[in-house]
Amino acid sequence: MSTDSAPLSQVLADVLLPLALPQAYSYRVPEGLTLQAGDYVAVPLGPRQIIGVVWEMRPAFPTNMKLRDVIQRFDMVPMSETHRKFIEWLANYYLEPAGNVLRMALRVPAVFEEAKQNIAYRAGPERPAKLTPQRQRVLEVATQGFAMRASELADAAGVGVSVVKALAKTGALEEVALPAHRAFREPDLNAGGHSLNKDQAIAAATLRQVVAARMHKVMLLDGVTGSGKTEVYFEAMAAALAGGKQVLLLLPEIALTATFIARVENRFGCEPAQWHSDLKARERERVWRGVAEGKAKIVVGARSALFLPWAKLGLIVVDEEHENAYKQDEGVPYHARDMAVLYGSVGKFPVVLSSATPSLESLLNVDRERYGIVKLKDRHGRPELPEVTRIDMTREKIESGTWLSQPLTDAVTQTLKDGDQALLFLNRRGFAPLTLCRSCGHRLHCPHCAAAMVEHRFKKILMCHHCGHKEPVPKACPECGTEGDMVPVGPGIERLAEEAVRKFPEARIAILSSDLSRGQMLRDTLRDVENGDVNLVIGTQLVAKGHHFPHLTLVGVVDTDLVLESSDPRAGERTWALLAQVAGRAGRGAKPGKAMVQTYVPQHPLMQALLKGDRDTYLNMEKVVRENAGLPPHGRLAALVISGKDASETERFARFIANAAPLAEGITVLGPAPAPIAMVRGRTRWRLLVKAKRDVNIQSFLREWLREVKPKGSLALSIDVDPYNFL
DNA sequence: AGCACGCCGACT
DNA sequence: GTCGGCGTGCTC
Repeated sequence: MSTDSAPLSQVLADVLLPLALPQAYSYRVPEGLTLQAGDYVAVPLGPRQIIGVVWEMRPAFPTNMKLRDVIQRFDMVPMSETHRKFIEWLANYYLEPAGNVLRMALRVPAVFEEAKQNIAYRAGPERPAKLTPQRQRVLEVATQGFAMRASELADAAGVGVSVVKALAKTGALEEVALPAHRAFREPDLNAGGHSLNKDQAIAAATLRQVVAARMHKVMLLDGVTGSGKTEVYFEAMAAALAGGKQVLLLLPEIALTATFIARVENRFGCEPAQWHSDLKARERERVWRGVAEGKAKIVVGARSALFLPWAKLGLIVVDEEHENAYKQDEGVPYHARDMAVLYGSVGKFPVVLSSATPSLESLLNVDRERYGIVKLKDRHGRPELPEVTRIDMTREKIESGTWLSQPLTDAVTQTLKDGDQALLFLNRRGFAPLTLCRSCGHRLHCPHCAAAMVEHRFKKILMCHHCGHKEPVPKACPECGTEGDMVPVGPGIERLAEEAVRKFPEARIAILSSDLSRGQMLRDTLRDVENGDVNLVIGTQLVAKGHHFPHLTLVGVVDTDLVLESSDPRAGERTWALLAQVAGRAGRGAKPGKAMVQTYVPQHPLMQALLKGDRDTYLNMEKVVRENAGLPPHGRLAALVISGKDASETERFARFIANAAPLAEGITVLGPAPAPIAMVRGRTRWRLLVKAKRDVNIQSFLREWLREVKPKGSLALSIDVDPYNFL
């Protein structure tokens, strides 16, 4: 070895830790340990030991810091450079410490724990000195078949586990290490190709070509429900798989149903890996490792699947790309669709966005020729939407405390009589959104938030939808003490269900609401709906998300106006997508469907467009409105929320931050104003909105501005780049 | 994220 | 006099 090269012991590893630290920390690499960028390592931090990722290797540098040693390297495929770059880019985009983003990629504790003993037994060379009848039987079973676990072997022989263990000691059985996890099967690209219609075939060929080019390119796959988008993007996936790449199919969590997984399985002849929040620890570990080792070729997952340690990702498909559920609001507030596109650009591979109601963002990118587009018409020649009827609620006489107009009630009755399935859609959880005292007018609101308490009658509680605070429903008014005068005001899904039970006593009803069923229970209910075991579905927006309800022929939208009233600039677009998706649930089976929409604003352009089934006119109008207001997708937004326990201190800090805003070309800072929900969890909230022209780098503006801003005490500042939910 | 350090209230 | 509340700051 030449004398001028640094001794190995002086090589340093910059390790990124899954903590909110501003940068990676440097550690010495002890003698005998060889590290490379991407390795997973354990390092000391203060009194603790933390698992992190070697971000880069570097020669020793002069420092008076006492550098500490890396403790160990984990025996795993290193995180790819692309994946590390992706994490870094995402962190920069959302002005988040890279460690916070890394944390999302390391949320698999089981991976770094000692592997559990997973031992099987087969017949060994020795004969036991004492051959009892029990031992005899165990050996018979063991000589016949494959290696089995102690418990399986004991079961098969009808003896206790101790017999097996004792035999193993004698050498009559020998231990075999089983693979820690069930292996992933190789997809069979020709397993179940559907015959595609002409439109589909053309679309599939286009996507295949894009994938084969192995370049970054975003394609919007735009086609109504029932046009066969899924089969088309399956072909894109097949093309990527044929090139030896891994494929990620992103879905909104709620759409990850057994039925959908079965479709993937039919097409590719093997069960895809799944990734969502209620996976068991062991399965989580299996998928994580499978992805890292490049063995899991197809992953169908919710947004967090982006952070799996991809080895050779070659395509991401984002289904239902318009879905707001892709935006994460807790922790690092990222948008999975946007980050899928970012990953594609970092990893130089194509991304397919699929939707029946594409977001304005994506449509604008098509207009600007940044994205390509592939359109699909309905394969049965049906119009985009089923026949939509509007029910003008300003003209309907309706008993107070009920929400179903006569025409809608009649239609449901008829549908049930015909043996078909109906869906009533109301985007409001709970029984009633407001409870007030008839005597004094007092409204029950959350003690910690500036929001009304929502009654949940099934659970017999009042709940705050912003902080989760719960309390019993009071018999007497807490303000004036009058008993029995508290009245629920307004509709909630439970109250609607009550009315439905009264009006349709013979119906088999399922209520689909995120707070009533989730996880497996929800999947089961969805299956009952798909099977037709249920004939009246009453649901919140959860029913709009890409489910296929073949028996459904009538959709009743109980109240559309709720979303339209919100302060969110995307309210119109969201309402459109929601209504179109909900209405689109109807008539996808053999029978045609229809949708009935109750509204108090029948003249609203959105209603007009919905009646005509005219998406493009409406969206174009919406585009113009946004353009004139400089709102997304024509301009960019960031929301700063300043919160704190003390009201006046919080306001002062918000004003201080606003005053510190530098002047910049193409950027306007609005506010501060009290946030739309001015108090959450006992913290006062003020909001600043940053509006930037599309071509302005809003991140560097924010970084420059907030560099010196340090919230003290209970004050906090959170930044939401590209906000979606205007809280 | 933890964990220690530090400065103010009610108690064995 | 201490025990302990959680605000503040640091960790290569």
